[in-house]
Amino acid sequence: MSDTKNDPFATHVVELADLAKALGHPARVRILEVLAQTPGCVCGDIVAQLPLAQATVSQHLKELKRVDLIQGEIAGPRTCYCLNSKTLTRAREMFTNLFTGIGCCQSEGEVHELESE
Amino acid sequence: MSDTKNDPFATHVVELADLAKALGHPARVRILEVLAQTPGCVCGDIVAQLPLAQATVSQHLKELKRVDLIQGEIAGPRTCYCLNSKTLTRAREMFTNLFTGIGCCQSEGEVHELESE
DNA sequence: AATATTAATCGTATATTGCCGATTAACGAT
DNA sequence: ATCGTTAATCGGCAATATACGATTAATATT
Repeated sequence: MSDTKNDPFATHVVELADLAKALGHPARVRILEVLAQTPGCVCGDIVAQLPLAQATVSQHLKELKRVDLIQGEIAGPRTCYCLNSKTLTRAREMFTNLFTGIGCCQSEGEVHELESE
Repeated sequence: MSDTKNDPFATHVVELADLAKALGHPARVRILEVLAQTPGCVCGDIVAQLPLAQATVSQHLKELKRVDLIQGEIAGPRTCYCLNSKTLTRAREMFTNLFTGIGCCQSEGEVHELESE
């Protein structure tokens, strides 16, 4: 997808990058928030809360579905969207691992201490 | 009361999406890992550890610099790259907020009841 | 000054993304 | 069966992203 050759990146790197890519658009981040807030997670409701056309929102939903961050259940003529907590947990773990794993670079082996939040 | 059709995305959403976009390529995730592991964080060292040409790596470094996840310090003819712990911490907070903020949906496969209108 | 080295940038080609209007498919209701 | 509604997909276009070789700018060494 990214380069034409065999991609020689580790699987966890590819997986994390793919998840990040899916989160790499304001509309898609917003969609996740909307799905978390809205009891009825119907596509039309999402469209109504985004400044984008229905076709565009549908594409963003497709991208979120691709990485399994959301699921779509057909309910009559509508589609009810739902967060996938399993993938969300997986994503959270991967991002946490990344951030805690890379610490800081000041001097070799030394981990930068983080200010308390 | 806001008209969501005409309003732009909230700043925190844009900021998070922008960080995610910067992490949305295996090469850039890998660069962060390399910078965390490699004591001397010189550009050439990074290039040596990636399956990409120097010009391409330079572009990825530029993207990471754009969102301030890394810093480049000119050291003679070389450039010493360094993780920016401040932005990393900020990013970790934002991702954590996203994941914990949206919690989870229902159990997998289960669909919300539709509200009649 | 001349040369070697490093890394950013240029130029370019290709692929992907983002956006929308229009269309289609699926479904409920009449 | 027809109509209206919903949402996915199609077609097309512009913008962005990715990749690389070639070039340039900066510096260190000789």
